[in-house]
Amino acid sequence: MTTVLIADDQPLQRFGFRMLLESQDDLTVLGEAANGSEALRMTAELHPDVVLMDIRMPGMDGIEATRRIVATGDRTRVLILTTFDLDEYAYAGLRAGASGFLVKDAQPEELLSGIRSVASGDAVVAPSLTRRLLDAYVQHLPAGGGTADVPLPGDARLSALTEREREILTVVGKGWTNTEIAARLHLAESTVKTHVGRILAKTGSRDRIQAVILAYDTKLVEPS
Amino acid sequence: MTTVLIADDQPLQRFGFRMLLESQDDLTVLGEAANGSEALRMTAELHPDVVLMDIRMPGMDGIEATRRIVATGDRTRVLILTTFDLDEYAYAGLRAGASGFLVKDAQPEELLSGIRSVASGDAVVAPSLTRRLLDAYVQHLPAGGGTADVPLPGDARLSALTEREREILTVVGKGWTNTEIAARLHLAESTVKTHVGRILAKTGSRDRIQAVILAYDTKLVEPS
DNA sequence: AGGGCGGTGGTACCCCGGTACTACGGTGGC
DNA sequence: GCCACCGTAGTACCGGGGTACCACCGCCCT
Repeated sequence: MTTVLIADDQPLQRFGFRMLLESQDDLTVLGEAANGSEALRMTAELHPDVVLMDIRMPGMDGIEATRRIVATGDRTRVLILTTFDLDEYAYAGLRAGASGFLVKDAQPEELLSGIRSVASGDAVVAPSLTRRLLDAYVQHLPAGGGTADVPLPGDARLSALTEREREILTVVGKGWTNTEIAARLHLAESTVKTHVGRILAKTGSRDRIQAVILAYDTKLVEPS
Repeated sequence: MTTVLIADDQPLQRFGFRMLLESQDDLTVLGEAANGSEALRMTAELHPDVVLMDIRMPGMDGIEATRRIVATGDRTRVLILTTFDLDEYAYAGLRAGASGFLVKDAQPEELLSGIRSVASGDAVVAPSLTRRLLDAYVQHLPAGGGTADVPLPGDARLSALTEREREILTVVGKGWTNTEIAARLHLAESTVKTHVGRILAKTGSRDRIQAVILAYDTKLVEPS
């Protein structure tokens, strides 16, 4: 038995999906969510095998919800439904960790088999989207065209940082721990934490690892 | 009406495909080829809509044949059939310009709908392969500046690592958390931890931050 | 005199990362 | 046939990292 959560802001759409899914012996609809945060909450609560996720929803959208659901490490798989054939968000969904995406005007059988594939750990992509996906894939693989490397010492992402914060980010980029930073810069560890916390917030990094990467990417720290 | 050429070195296999295809009103088998060069010659002669291409064939293999067929600029699409679920040649086939690949143990309906999708210009990938494809895709995406594939960031500190460990280190270098690595590479988090632990031990890194820095310094990961 | 901002510091809490084990199937070498 | 190695997976534990919130000081600006 495969359990499914439906996340879509349109009630009528949800109804249609529910009817279709309930007509199958091996599928059960655990519930319906009208936006991303509901989907997130209900997923944490109900642990469905598959979340049928619409992208465009008020509040938290389907991409962010997907990212967070995947981040939980749960077995729950996310199958994204896009309205349009070409939906650039579909790629974002992919990067967010979705196990597949289908277009809403797909045949019912496609949707059902897609759900079953995803539930069993496979991934699915709508044929009409697969083409673009493959194109993007082969482009990115051997894409020798190195593009401009524009060093950008003053990267936009760093502009919000104060002088002190940039100093801290530099040593974070060198791999120093909070304790080491505190000792070598004669600060309290709590101060270091405050600084690092603000750096993460301002640069949109989720942890110091991302900050290290940012430091390298912006050439604030050079490879040795 | 969709015309198909079957390229496979096993007669029995060809027979099965032919029977299946001939049972459909909208599909016609134009001929059968037993190896890559035959497939190439017959394609130039018969101009089928789709070539059902096996990879492993004596003489010219399916990859090379695909490459040459695509190079002609004809409308002919190539649908690759792989025997094994994980067939690294599948990726090569993709890069060679194939419009899709399916595993041979797929359901007949899958094969038929795959042929029709390919004939109409879409692309198809077997669900069991899509998973790996997506993994490769998301891995290669952020790589952006794709450089020529000079492998082997020849650093002494990396020499002790196994191939798998180098893979893991690469994604660690991209800032993925253990949970994300587990999810996107289909591993248990404990496995990821084991790998990361061994990487840290072998490279003499005290934590993953040092490993990220190492990945950058050795150019295992390039700034984006 | 007041207010904003940057730098410093503190407390409390939770989760992820890292360590230390053990274990088991597959593969390749001897 | 056996053994080493690799990749996978599990449990248990602890410490550091990150967050939320608050607080004080010194500076500059109006």
